[in-house]
Amino acid sequence: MALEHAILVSLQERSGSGYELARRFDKSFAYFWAASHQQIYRTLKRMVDLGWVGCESVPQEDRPDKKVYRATGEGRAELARWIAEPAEPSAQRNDLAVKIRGASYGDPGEVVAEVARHRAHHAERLAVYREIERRDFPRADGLTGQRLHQYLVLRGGILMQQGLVGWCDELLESLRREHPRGADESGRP
Amino acid sequence: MALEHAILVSLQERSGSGYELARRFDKSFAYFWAASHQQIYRTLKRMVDLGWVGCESVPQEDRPDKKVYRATGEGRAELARWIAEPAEPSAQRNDLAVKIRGASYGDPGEVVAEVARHRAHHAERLAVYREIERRDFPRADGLTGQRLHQYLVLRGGILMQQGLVGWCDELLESLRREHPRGADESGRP
DNA sequence: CTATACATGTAACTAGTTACATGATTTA
DNA sequence: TAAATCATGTAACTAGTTACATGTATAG
Repeated sequence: MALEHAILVSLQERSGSGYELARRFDKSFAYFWAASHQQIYRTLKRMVDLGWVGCESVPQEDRPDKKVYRATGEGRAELARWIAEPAEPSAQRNDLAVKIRGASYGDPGEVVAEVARHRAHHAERLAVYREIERRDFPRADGLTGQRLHQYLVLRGGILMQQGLVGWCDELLESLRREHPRGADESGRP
Repeated sequence: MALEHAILVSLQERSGSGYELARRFDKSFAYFWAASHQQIYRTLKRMVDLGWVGCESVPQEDRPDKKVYRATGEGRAELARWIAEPAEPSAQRNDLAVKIRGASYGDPGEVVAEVARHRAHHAERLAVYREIERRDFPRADGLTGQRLHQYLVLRGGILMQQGLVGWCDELLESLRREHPRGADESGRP
């Protein structure tokens, strides 16, 4: 499992509360990972037990107290150990593939509509990621260290979304050729 | 969840035992899904309770009896319903991305070695999938029905592996430029 | 005599999702 | 006055992994 290690990476960059970590996840790991706040709170608790992070209560004016977590020496050692350890390439479970395989047993028009929805989703993701690339990394050549690593993960997100959009395009072309009336929403007679 | 529905697709194509389903999964859904036999047995049991599949014990000579499962009318209806229902694009959780983001906190040489391992894995998958494409689908133009759908899922696998190999290549180039000694195993002085 | 294929399962654990619960402050 | 943001959690459920358990037949 990598959630602990993703949290350790985030805490090495900057200490923070569970809530802050959940928001950072939405932004910075979101290309490849979504974690709910419940999961993060639970995992932080376990990590305290393991000695990987320390926790300090910070009283705030006007707001509920927050618990600030930071990585310990043990946590840093564990992260380094995990990074060096070989890991299985993660399997990409994909529901759309199951729907395609089963297309003969469903409504062809609905399948085309579903693929079109997924295409729109991936194209939108791709546009967002490309905008981040353009705005935050205009000169990628000179990058080093954490900035480079952030950029490289973003590149992974871009390449994956590109592949998915390309696949959806192939799917739409083939499925529409197979069932020309399927997703014709042009209104023509 | 799509495991039930993946099983329904497989059983529509051909009835079979839990064991056979597990093997078919390894072959035919493997581009996007891995399911262990334990998971399949457990899920089949639940599907019998739901009335989606029927089960018949077949005594065999020389071998343990097998239970042959087949999709019921209800199962076929459920599959059609699920195929038409919009689904969220599946998130692709990726441990390698976490390692890249955390590369500054680990051994750079180990990170490069890990990326190289993943590149080799994806390149091998890609070669296998391309060989299947060449051998089983030499003329993709005329395909229709289930053969077409099988081919389209294979195409998805190919595009994903291509994207991953491309990403690994970018990673290797950038990380090796950052740490030239990191993964030099050429033996040169 | 060892490994692989055939054939089915249980038990315990780990990970992830959904729903519920509370309560203050700021912005539209 | 409704929604969003800040802030933390519990409980129940669903899904997936790992380890264990049993037994036959065939191929090398």
